[in-house]
Amino acid sequence: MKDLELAVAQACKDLFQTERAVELTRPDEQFGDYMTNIALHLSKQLNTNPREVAQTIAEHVKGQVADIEEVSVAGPGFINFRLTDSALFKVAQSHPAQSLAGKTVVAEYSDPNPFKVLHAGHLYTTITGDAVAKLLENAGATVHRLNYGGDVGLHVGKTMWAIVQFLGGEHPEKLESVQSASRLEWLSERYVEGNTAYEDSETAKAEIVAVNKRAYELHAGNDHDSPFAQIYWTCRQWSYDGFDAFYEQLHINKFEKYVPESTVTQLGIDMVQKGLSEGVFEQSDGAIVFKGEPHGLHTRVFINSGGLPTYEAKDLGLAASKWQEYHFDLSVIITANDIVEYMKVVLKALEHFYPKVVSRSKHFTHGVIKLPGGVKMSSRKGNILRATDILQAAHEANRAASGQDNQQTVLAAVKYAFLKQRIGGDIIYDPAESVALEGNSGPYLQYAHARARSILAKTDFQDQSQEFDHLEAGERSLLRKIGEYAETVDKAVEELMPHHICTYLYELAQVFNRFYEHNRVLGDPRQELRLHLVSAYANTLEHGLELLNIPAPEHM
RNA sequence: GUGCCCGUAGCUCAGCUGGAUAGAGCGUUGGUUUGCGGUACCAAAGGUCGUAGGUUCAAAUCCUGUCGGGCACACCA
Repeated sequence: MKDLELAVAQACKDLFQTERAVELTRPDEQFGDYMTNIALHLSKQLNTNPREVAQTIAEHVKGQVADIEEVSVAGPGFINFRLTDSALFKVAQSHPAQSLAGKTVVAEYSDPNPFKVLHAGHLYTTITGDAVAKLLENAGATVHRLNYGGDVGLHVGKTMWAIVQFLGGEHPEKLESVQSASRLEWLSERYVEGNTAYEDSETAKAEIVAVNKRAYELHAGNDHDSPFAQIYWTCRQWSYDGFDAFYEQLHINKFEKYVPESTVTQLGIDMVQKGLSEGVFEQSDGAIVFKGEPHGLHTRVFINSGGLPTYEAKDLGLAASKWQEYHFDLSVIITANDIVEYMKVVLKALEHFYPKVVSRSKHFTHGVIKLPGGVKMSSRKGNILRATDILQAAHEANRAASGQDNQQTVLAAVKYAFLKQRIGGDIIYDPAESVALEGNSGPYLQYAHARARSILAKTDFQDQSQEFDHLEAGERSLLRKIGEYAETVDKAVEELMPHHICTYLYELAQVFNRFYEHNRVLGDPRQELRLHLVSAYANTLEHGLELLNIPAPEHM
């Protein structure tokens, strides 16, 4: 309702000689379709009664905008506007803004490490990142989905060490005995062994550190032939294949590519060396560190005393390589929130090299997945909750609730359960609640969609132009709610918060169910108009679910 | 100890660029129902928005203190 905003702004100018941007909000339905509190702000400045100001503006605007049926003043000085039915219909037809048209965005999320297990947090980041990327895309941006992961680093040393132990030496040919379906599982078991040995045995620890170093050397020397290298490359591929299968199962958008840490390591090292000579980094106890204290941050090691780059250095390399490849307008990074402080230090160091990259980067963080009862699902050892555990719990809950195991229902349940909450805090995931067909759940929305589709399927409904006038209350409420879709998506894009869409879709479904309960569609004299409403509703719901990458089947 | 994040109904969460009686789901209690998929609808009970101050015409929302919880703070990622 740009017209209305401008008309009100013009009124303020004409009446009070004041230039002010007017923002309309959605009041409670009983008050109207749009509202502005401009009079409350003006009254302060004019030193007059806010209701009088509101009244004056209301009188002035009345009749000036064709789409407005009624202007009223209420409360301390709110001005409420009620649209004509045909204007409401126009609003319902509007599409989300293409606010990012022509922009290039790099979205990095999921980030599982090869040689390690996919845990519950990865599942959450993956689903969230996918939804955020989709939002950006829907707003017109070209999105490059990147998946970064540690194919070098201490965890690789741990796993590789345990693999060699398991194989009884560096015998790549013995890897054939591992079943292809259980490779990811097998690797994560080796990681746990390696990690345990690292903590329990000084001898093993020294060996693991040495293995870790060999993994770096293998990349530096481009070694694909030595037995050790053969084991490494084979197992790294197993990891990526396993991740691919996992993503496929989740029905998310494909990643453009994996960015293994090893490919940005040298770049990162070079940057640190350069920064060292330029005084950005300094030597300290044999390591190269960045002092964060002058910036209110803390000191972090970028290259350790063994000469190996830490995650910090590699992250510098990653940022540089993203920039060199994409020259993005925006870089979104989604991770768990335990690294917020860490990331601030890295970005502060990066500022020295690429200030523009830092200003265009947005680090998004989310919380931890917990079970009902407050049990935390994250831990160092083998008792972590894996991504597959969550999915399995959802399948079991679905089977228990419905007697059948429907992949689409489970996907909707898990995705919606994760997405409906604002990104940031911890999530308490309740499998039973997520698959329930009652309440604020993914399956509820799927059902709400299928139900509307089934009505349409019973007729030869054609989506032709239709005059929306003299709507009854229930019809009008539904149309009004449908009209909020575009602005809801805009808000979600602006904040990069998909949960706004979830909240909206659920409210939309509730409004529809209310309408459906009290208004007959088929066989009613108002059938044609109501079919249009049902169709518009189903399309909106479907589009919203599609934005969240949640399937919206016609039948359930 | 220092820094960052969080604290809204019994439970799980919206609302937080300040605005009209603080919203929803689950659970609880009570209704509707031979009707397009009742997996619904209607209604009730349930909240000093951790707490104490401050700013403001107006504070769950902004500021400060305080209590409680989480995370991070040099060679892991």
